[in-house]
Amino acid sequence: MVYAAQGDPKRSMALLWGVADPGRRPGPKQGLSVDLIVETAIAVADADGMAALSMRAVGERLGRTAMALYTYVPGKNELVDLMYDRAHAELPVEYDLRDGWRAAVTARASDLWEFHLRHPWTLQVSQARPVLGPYEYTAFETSLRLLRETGLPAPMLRRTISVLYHFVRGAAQTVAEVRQAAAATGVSDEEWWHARSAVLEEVAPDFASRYPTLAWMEGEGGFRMEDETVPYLEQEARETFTTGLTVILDGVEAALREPGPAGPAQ
Amino acid sequence: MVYAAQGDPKRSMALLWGVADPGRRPGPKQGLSVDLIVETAIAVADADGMAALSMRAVGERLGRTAMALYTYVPGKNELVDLMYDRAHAELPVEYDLRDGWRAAVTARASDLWEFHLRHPWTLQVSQARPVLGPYEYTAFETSLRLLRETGLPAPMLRRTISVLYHFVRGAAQTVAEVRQAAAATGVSDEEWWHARSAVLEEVAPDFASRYPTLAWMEGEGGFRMEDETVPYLEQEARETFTTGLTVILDGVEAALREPGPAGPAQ
DNA sequence: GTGCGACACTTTATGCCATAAGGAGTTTTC
DNA sequence: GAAAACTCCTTATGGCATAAAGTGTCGCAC
Repeated sequence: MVYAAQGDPKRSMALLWGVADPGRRPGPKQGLSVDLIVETAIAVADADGMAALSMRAVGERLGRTAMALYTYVPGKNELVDLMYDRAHAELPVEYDLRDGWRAAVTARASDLWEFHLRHPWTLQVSQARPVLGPYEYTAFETSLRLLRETGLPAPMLRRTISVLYHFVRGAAQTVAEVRQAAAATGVSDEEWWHARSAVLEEVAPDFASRYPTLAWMEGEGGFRMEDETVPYLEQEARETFTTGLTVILDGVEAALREPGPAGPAQ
Repeated sequence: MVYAAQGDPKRSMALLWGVADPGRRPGPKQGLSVDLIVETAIAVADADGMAALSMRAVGERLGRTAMALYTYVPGKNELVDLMYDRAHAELPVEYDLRDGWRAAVTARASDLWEFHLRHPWTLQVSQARPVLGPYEYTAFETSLRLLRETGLPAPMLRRTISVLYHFVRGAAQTVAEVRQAAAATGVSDEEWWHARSAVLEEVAPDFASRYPTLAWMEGEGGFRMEDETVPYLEQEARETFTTGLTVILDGVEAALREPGPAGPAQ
């Protein structure tokens, strides 16, 4: 988990919002730019994961040392903030609302899901101190605009969007972690499970009586693979995403019909 | 994020399931034990967060060097696995089902929520390669047993429980991160937001026209604090937890009533 | 046209981290 | 009594962010 930068807010925000530096006079020309560094850092994180994102790795791709980056960016945390905001620029802004809010929100959730899978490292940026950049705001504005069509009152709307975000991020994180684990260890999900389950039988021979519901589920095909080419947990996560979205939106519709304790109450 | 151990599965599983080592003969007496180390490590992580969990920190609390721990535990990843499983031992197993599955599942979700807030570091253990320890299995078995009372077919049950887990973890993570950020930086949420929002106004004077829905929400009191003593985001997360649970369980009831595409379909 | 100061970038150093390797000392078994 | 096995320590090694100081380049004031 990467926490937000805690340095000078003025400097951070100026970088995020692209507030131009006044022209500079003396000194050698700048060989790099903040934009270039941010793009390169995103490429590193996309390819090798957040754990592989180091100042050195980014500098190396640009033919510089790690320290050279500090001329452009106050520190690594600020760089991650910039990456996070910049990445959000690629999310769509326009959605078709003619088929109603439910279709639009579903499309939006899918776009967010794919966004997080394209940039799995975004799931490791802490949400506690938001980045407050222009593109992150745009992305949130767009989601909010679609969901506002439900007619839910503002406080309920705020909570509902959080529920959806938690869910999408959580489901995407499972897929991201499965891929990351396979890439980092070089052991496929199948191999890993095969090795573990053999040992599990040795070490817990009374498994079925000790965990009857789990055993029942296994028997019922609750854990059946449907597509052998995709890691089991990734498959499960994809199904969970589709089903979960339906369940949550059904719940939202229920709240709209009968505004009970979950309804427009403050 | 901490990924699962990738060492010898036999050794890891034996430690997790407490398979006894045959008695040892020569050599000095062991001054520590795996249990003691795991307990100490949990204490460190509870107090100072996952980032502060180092072999040195744990060793120091026990009056040893970092390397001394390697006699008991193959490495840090295995230690985290043991911590994760051990912590789950404190989750309740018995729930009252007389008021129906919904009340029981709600109680269970609250217990999981509090568990994660008591041990925020559990949210940073990757779910991709599950730990496969006895207590983690017990915890999952218990959740599954309660939700099975809905009568949902196994595949749908599996997805539903994932939806709930993602949601609870996501909501708890927000609170955990808010607290962690405040503790790590020494800056309260209020101070942080105050500093940032001032700069935001300078840097984005057209905020209201650029993000109309966000501005509307602010005007509607969507972001109003209800309790000034609790950080805003923590408050929001708590409300989101309550409301979100209602929404999701409403969605589950809807799926039970009319098993459509989200229903018992394979 | 010269020199100074600002700047980009590098080298080096500090202090973390996990953990590999080897060594010292203790205890049990033969 | 000696050898083997064991615990724990010291000492690397190579990684990380980043502080501090050094090198060389460039633009402007004089």
